[in-house]
Amino acid sequence: MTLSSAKKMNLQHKDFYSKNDKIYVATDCIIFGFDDGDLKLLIFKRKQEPDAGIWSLIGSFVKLDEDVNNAARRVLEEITGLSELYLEQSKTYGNADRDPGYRCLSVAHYALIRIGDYDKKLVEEHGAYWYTLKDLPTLALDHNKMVSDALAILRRKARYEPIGFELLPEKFTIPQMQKLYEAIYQRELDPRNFRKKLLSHKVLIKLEEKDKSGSKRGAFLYRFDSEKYEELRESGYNFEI
Amino acid sequence: MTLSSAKKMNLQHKDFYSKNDKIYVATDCIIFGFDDGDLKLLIFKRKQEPDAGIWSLIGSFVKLDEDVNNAARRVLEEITGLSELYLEQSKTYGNADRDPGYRCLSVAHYALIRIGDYDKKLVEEHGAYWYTLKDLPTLALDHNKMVSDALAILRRKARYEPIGFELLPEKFTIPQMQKLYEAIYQRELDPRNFRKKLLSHKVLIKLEEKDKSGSKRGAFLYRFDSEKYEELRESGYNFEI
DNA sequence: CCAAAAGTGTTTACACTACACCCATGA
DNA sequence: TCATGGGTGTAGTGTAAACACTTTTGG
Repeated sequence: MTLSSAKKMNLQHKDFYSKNDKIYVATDCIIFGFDDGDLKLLIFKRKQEPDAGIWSLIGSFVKLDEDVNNAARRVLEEITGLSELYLEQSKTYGNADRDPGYRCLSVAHYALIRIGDYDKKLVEEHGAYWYTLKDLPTLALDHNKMVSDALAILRRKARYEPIGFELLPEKFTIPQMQKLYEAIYQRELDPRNFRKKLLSHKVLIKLEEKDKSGSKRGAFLYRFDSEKYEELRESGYNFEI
Repeated sequence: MTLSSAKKMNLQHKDFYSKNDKIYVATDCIIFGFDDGDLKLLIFKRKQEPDAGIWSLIGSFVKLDEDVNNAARRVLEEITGLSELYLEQSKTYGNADRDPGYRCLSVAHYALIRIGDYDKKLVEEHGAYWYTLKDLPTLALDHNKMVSDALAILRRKARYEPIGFELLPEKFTIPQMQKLYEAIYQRELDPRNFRKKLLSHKVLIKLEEKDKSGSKRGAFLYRFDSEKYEELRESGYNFEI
């Protein structure tokens, strides 16, 4: 422990637990992005032994004076340059033998980020790469399991909470959103039904502009009305798609 | 670290992470039970300083050579004498200042147990007590938050998985099950609709016997057909109530 | 015989599904 | 002008919700 850590924690007092074991605590981040019709994952080449050079999630040890979720935020900011992003704890991996490097517990977090909305230089400096989920390589340690668990959580969540907006640009079209959901659930959806249900929640603001990147005709852009959504949510409304 | 710990982990090799901080890791158990129409929680008087004597969840430190989920099982068995029970990880609490005793992370687990199905002596020896959820006292550290988080998870889960059976005796009546769901959701349910939906899954076996404790007429007892449920589940069926 | 809980069916509204065609535009 | 994706409406079906009375039996 560093001196500054001790000061921040105000650890003048006794360590009441000193007869027990201490363990390394890490956090690993499952970073989802969406681009080009595909759900992607940001991974990089592990620098730390053991398994250095292997594709891996991005993670870090938790410092003695650091909240676990802040450790995850720190990692994400270091890599992407983004300080405000959607981040949730997913699950904790605590088997004694999960890390051959030493006993180390990992509190996994998953993040949703808009691809292109981050500092590309930072990402490149870290040897990071956006992999399409479908052809993800074998990752270090138990990271593949972390990804599949997080994906299951994402799927469940996407059904009941408007997290899709975290993965699309601020202005997006209905067909884009549909493609996102199709990527998350790996199945096709009916465009009429999808549009109907999405708009039925009345939390989208239709803009004048069109996005012509997807077709000659162009599709109207929308914005998510987060104030209205918060209102609805507080009065017991349940987003569902 | 004890010698036996070192042997079990086979830690002949280098500690690759030695320049990082280590942290105490604990697990705390949110133990739900159901009795007398009420959802209850098993808590006890904390023995460890700080906060010794305060009502608290049951927990323990995780040993260096111990899986986190096994630590939770160990705690539950020590208290209740039950080795086989429904146990799930709920959430990890990792704020730097959450425990004034020292930096300590807690991986919370929740368990569902049938009240009366455990060794009462063991429980009494530990100064434990079944508290009705509604009038739960203030608990040590962040344990009240742990309880409310776990309750939220339980509610979500009860809707889509047949966890009700974990909280009732092996033989139970439909009205008992309804009371359980009413306790979980804190609202009244229509007995006709509830019965219809519950039986529609075809995973209950109606017995000849009646339970007369609840009324003069008596209610038929049922058993959960877990083999059939597993079959259904494997072929993609989704329990929902 | 009566209080108290168990058990039973039907109707209604709403939400989900399936499904096919026209529109706008750039090349 | 045509190829491409955007956008629209409706009928049918199944599921959830609302709702009231009869049955049983111990006291």
